[in-house]
Amino acid sequence: MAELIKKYKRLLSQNNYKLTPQRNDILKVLIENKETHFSADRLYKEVQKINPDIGLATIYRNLEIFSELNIVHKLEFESDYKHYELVDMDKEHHHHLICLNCNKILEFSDEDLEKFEKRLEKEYSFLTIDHHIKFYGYCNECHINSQEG
Amino acid sequence: MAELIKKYKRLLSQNNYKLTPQRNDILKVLIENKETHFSADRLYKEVQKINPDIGLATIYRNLEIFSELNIVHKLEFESDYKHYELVDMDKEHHHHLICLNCNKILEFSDEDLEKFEKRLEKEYSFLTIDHHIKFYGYCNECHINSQEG
DNA sequence: AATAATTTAGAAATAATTACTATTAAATAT
DNA sequence: ATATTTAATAGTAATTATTTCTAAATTATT
Ligand SMILES: [Mn+2]
Ligand SMILES: [Mn+2]
Ligand SMILES: [Zn+2]
Ligand SMILES: [Zn+2]
Repeated sequence: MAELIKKYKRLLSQNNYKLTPQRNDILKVLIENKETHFSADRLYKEVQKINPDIGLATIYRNLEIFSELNIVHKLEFESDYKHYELVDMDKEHHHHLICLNCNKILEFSDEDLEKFEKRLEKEYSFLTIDHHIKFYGYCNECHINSQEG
Repeated sequence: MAELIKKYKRLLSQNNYKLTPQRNDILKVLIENKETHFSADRLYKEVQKINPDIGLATIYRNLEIFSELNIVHKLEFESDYKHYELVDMDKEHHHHLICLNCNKILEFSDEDLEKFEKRLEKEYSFLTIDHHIKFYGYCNECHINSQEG
């Protein structure tokens, strides 16, 4: 945790940003909730617990910066707000399966998609920078429980 | 065109919706611009050309209905508004390559992704209903033109 | 300590979408 | 055909996530 924060501090200052107390607090909450896909508002409320004076605009401003620096991923699910998750360096690049019933989010990594991406690049001479892949459907529990006979 | 409209009319009435003049005009514009990924507002302006009295709320209301009936696809690119495109029955299910420079949208069909999807379903016991796949990057022209030596 | 540059909190503005309301059009029954 | 019921519309108001603005506070620099 401490080392991780130092890493982020270095990354920030390399890009002429400072590690302010507010940024520190936001990062702390993100690190302690690696698995969570936060809305700006839920993150705001969580950070308020350790820093009651933080402003919502500060959350948005810094999520934007963190997103540029690839510290967080900005996710666009089919809701009317964005979600944010810490980029976990120990974990592979991953994508999401979103349950339409219970809203649970499963993750899968995409080694197979890499190949697909490579082929696409050739076929369309398209230089890929990023990709967003989402599957909507029903998770194990939800489609099992709906088979009530 | 005429037959296509009849098809939509049938589909609408099967779901207790009527083919109103407004719906007819919206569909007409969508059919005449198959390739276009409309914002609600651009569609509004286009429909106004043949029906100056149409209201923007009517556009939104019906895009929602058309989306339910799978007449249009609602697309969420990384912009702050949604895009809509007519579902072309003659074309395979497709996905998008979005150029970050010129905003051009290329399309690709996904027969290979089908296999991937099948495997995912098994691996996660996840029942897929829909999937959204987007690649962001630079199109042929844009990355060629940036190689100025 | 003085100066300059960043960053913040909080309020105000923005803008896409949705909800509301009174009116009109269409379908059905009489 | 006329009355009655229902669905759909235009136009406006409300909603809400996100952005922008501004004055004050913090941080870095001299
Ligand atoms: Mn995730
Ligand atoms: Mn398309
Ligand atoms: Zn579920
Ligand atoms: Zn391009």
